[in-house]
Amino acid sequence: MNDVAALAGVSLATVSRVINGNAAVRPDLARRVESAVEALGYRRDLTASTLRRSDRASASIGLIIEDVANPFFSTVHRGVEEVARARQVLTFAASSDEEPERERELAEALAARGVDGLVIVPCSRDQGYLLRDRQNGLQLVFVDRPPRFLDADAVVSDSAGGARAAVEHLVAAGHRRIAFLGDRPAVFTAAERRRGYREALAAASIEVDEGLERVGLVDGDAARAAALELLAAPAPPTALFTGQNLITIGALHALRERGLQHTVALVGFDDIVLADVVEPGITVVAQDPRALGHQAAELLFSRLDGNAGDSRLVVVPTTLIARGSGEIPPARESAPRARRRR
Amino acid sequence: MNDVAALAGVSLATVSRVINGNAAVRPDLARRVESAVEALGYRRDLTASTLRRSDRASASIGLIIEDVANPFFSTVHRGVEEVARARQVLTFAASSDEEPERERELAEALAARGVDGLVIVPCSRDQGYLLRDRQNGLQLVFVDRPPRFLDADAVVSDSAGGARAAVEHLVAAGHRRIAFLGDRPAVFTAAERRRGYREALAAASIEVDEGLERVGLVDGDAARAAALELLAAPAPPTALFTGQNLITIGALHALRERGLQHTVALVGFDDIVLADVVEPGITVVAQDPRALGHQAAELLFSRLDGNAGDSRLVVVPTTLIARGSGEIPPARESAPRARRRR
DNA sequence: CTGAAAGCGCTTACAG
DNA sequence: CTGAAAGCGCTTACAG
Repeated sequence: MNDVAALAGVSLATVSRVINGNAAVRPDLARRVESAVEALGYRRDLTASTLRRSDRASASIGLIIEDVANPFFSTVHRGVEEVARARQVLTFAASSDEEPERERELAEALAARGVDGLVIVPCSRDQGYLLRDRQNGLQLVFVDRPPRFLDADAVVSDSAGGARAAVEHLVAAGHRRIAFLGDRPAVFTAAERRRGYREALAAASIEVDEGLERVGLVDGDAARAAALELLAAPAPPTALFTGQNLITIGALHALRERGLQHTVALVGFDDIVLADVVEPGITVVAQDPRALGHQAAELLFSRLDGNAGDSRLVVVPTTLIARGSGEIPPARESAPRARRRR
Repeated sequence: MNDVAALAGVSLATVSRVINGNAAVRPDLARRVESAVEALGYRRDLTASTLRRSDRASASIGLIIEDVANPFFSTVHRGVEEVARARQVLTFAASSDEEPERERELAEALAARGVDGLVIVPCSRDQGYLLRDRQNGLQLVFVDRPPRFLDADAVVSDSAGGARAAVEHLVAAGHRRIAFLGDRPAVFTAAERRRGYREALAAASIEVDEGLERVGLVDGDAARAAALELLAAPAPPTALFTGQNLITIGALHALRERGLQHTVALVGFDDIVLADVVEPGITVVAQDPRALGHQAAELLFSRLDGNAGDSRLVVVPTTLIARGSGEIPPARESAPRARRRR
């Protein structure tokens, strides 16, 4: 910038004014500055600008999700990016891999890099560690799961409601032995989906059978193994309700391996690619991950714009999409051994 | 930092030395600084640090891909992130949406934010605009496609080789009317895959029939429409070779709609989720997007570490995975009208 | 080993 | 409208 000022024969302040376009500058001087910029190939250093300017805005935000390569979260990412893009804001994206320690390291590393705000899928037990950064002006919005021990905005799917809808759908098809395959109960969405599952069973006067619940499934392989075990049990479920995309995929593999994909019903939480091409089509409770990202980013920017109202919790509805797998009726019980009186 | 120095009763310089841990400081002073940091909840401003330090390293890089939500690119992203993470480097990620103007805007916006390097999936005709930034010390590595009009490192898949393998596989199954469905020819990988397709046809003495080539397919819908058109033609192809993941998915939808998934063979470039659950399983030429990301990031960091050798082009091999769809033999020609003499 | 001082590249009151 | 000067939060020669 010094070089530009020297070449244009003006002061540093004038160069800054021309580049920022926020103060009136005599047209001829402005032109001289512009041609000096051109001639020297000058690029403004935005970080230095941020450091000095009064609002300290860096035009960058951070996004912490479970895994940038998980289709659900990468679509949330896309949603955030689209809103940020409209404001010329760039996004740091990072994967916490569901590790609390890593979430915290990432949040602090992002704060240290001067981002204006953070959109976080929280996985730690307590986000209180962010208080300090918020006092330094960092804005926070949580997505997919609400924060804990911190009062902040959040955007989540209606997990319990979606799960109830899934189970009601299976009950309506005649099922009573419905298994639940879920992620670790410490994950908010996994807990909520199990809650919805149990509520729907209760509403249908079906007793909860903990033997039909498999939780702590962290990936597709774990889900496949759990599903194989359930299907091989003496009194196997006639339907599966799977708590998220990777679990659904794992369960599909298990069903295929046992040749049961046309026999055992399946409803998955999260829509997945090719769900309509597989046979039977996979009935899902679809979330709208892009909308989650959009709304989270909108909330963040409204805070950055100065909106200081109470924290908000936005709940995005889910949609049940029937494609076949969820409409399979219960198989005749194959010589069911009486495991429970009733 | 001033507050910390004041509370600890030391100079700014000493605080800086303790925090950076790169110079010896008397243990008692160090302890005083540490407790002051703790008491005040001090967080270092890394951007100010970057501005002043001699190497100007920001410990952040930028990644420009076609779409953060495309499974292929999001896995490349993951690969880059994993390598960056090991070095405590954070990654800005952004989608160019295959728009040259946007690629350029993003690259400049990232450079303005002081990133140490850029990993780019180039889509513009000419990356010469980056020369200026590179002279300012920005390191550049290209991934998925080589740069144009700029000498720089690149990591790409063996597109032509993979395409040849795909077509040879179909030829071996007896096919001679093999369609190619590809992205815009301006996209390097799309052009390379068509080249491989044509080379394999030539090697099998099959004349290229341009009526069997559909290019410029920018998404799944376009691919579906193109496939439907091909399948409805008077002399339809007996096999399809699809040039990337979204096109494969579009073609699958078309085959399903016509009930031809067990009749017309299909080999897709890129592996996709559930490819092994669909019936028939989808034969693909798998890339290794994570490895692409890993290698690109490794190359970038080696440059940042001072490696100044000649530009390198790393070619990552592809793997044909036979799952069923690619092994379907040609259907008896259904009253083929003679369209061409021969 | 420690501190006073200069300065990274920029913006912004403050005079003029 | 313009420029000289201070200063954002840091690091780093330079003396001591």
